[in-house]
Amino acid sequence: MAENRTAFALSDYDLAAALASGQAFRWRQVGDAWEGVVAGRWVRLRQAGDALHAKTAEPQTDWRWLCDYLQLDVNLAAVLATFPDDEPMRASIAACRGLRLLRQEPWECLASFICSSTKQIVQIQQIIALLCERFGEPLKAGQGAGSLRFAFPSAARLAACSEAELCVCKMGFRAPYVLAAAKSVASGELDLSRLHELPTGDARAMLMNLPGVGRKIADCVLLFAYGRQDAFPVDVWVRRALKELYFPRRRPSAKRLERFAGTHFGPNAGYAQQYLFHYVRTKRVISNQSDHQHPRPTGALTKP
DNA sequence: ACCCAGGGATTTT
DNA sequence: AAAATCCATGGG
Repeated sequence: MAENRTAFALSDYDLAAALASGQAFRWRQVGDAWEGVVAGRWVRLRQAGDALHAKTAEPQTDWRWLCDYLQLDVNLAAVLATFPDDEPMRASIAACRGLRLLRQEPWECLASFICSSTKQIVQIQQIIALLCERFGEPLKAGQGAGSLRFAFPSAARLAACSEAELCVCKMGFRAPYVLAAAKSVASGELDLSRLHELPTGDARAMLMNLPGVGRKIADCVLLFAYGRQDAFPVDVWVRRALKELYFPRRRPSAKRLERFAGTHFGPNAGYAQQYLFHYVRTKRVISNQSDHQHPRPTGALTKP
């Protein structure tokens, strides 16, 4: 029977945290629900306790695309059990109960994170929305609003754009990077589906071949699209978290920090990273009324 | 090691 | 109101 609604049982799952923790950029909160586009389908999700209600624009016979995206079958307790048992991790777990990693489509994830460099999450969402409105295929049935009426644009479609056309989407200096990635994927030079079969290190090297893709963006794609839970993207926030939580009152060298990040967090390091990321970000927003723990001005180093 | 590449949200003055 | 800072960075 094809229905456009269904429900799933959740356990240890915080839908809002998963959708709004900077992994994916197309989700909008509408009342107590979340609307987005997954695998070319508009969908509205609503969590009510341990029930997840889903509604699509068109009837579905098979909901695997959604179960897979939300990683409903992952046993979170088993993942958390592999985290190091230290105070920062315990605090992160306590603050982010039910936080999950999603499993995104590789091309959307790659293009999105190329756009993410030195952008704040709100701005990344704006770029992606513009990109979808301008170049995405219109979805059937008019359930969505704004950019949610469109699919994420294919690599082939973006490969046919000029740099200037992409710049209209406020990408700035990232436009040539997105274009190069689109051309590489569209031409088959980079086969994203083949990365599934490669060891993490080899897959990372393939991604880092693209201009504009360094270690951090490659690791985001490996973690969020390919399920490589050992990939450990280190951005401004995670670096901050590592310094403040694990090296307070010290000044770890970049080398030291890198080694620590690569060895301390175990086989699901990437999952742990998401907990640290979400923990420090939500902590800042809530407690900015009396936060003079580290008033150290960042640009205060005097000339030699 | 530095410096630069959009630009808008957020914070500071 | 205006200015400065910041941002899921990478390249030269």
